[in-house]
Amino acid sequence: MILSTKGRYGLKAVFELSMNYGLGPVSLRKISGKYSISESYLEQLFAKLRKEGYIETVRGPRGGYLLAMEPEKITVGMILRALEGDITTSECISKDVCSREAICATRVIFEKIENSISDVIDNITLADMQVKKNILMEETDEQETIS
Amino acid sequence: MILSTKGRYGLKAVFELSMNYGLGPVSLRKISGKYSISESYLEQLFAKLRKEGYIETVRGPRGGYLLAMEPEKITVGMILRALEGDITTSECISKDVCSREAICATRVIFEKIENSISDVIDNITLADMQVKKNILMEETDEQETIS
DNA sequence: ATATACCCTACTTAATTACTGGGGATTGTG
DNA sequence: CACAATCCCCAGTAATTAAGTAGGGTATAT
Repeated sequence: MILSTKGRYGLKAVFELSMNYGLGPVSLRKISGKYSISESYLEQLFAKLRKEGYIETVRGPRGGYLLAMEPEKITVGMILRALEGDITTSECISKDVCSREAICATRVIFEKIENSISDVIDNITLADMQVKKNILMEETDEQETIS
Repeated sequence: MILSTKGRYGLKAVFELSMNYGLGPVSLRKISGKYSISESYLEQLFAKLRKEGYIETVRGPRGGYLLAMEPEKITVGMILRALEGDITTSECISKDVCSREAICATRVIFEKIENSISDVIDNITLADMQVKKNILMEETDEQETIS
């Protein structure tokens, strides 16, 4: 499993905010309830996202969280990296061997993997996710729910 | 860090075998010494690869490990999956919500990530790695060792 | 005033990773 | 044939990370 619950829960939750963009704040309780995620755990994830400037908060009754910018401006990569840390595959096992061999054959592979992941996550915004979702839901409607 | 030492050590070690393809077995001690990997740990990784049929062993003095097939026939993906298990990004957080929503917007993302990783690792063989390495080493030779 | 929300830090539990150790089986070599 | 080199296998352990809990504090709409 490449992503931990941090990234998975976090992306779901942010997507939820994005679906409510422009409609005021959404409370932790609502989101954690909907996805059965521990409220306190999710709070910690949101704290990271807030520090990175992707979400904002409104305190007090009827308060909650909201996106700090348009869904078009936030990529999946921003969220995943904020929560999971940098998505790297490897550091060199032994710098010694690496420098002796001038170039590490395996490092090339790992860099390719990293780049292909970045290609995906940096090129999908929250807005894209919403579009994608709508398209897919129409498709399933037409076909009477496959799965 | 997406890959653990299992995949990283393992791929290095198998690559080492591939460089010795056709020249007889290579002992654990040599490989673990070269890369400063615990002999016993590497042994466990090799055990998995042997069970999957990628490497073979010769016991007794002058024995060791060797590829069970040509480097052209073994992909990076085979090795990484044997060692790390399936490279999946996620399971659904809550089946309930997923089915209620008909389709999970985040799942689409995770599948894309998985596919792009597979694209990379299933299309590089050990033989490719060797070629790549040679090309890169020539480049560095010409330029008087950059790093 | 008070209930509803976020804010923050520390602790705990569970799982996984990354080893370590040791006894056993095979086999080429002197 | 003895013996050292090598793989084989299983069990244990230490370290790290992930995942979740707990609780007291602050802001604010009503």
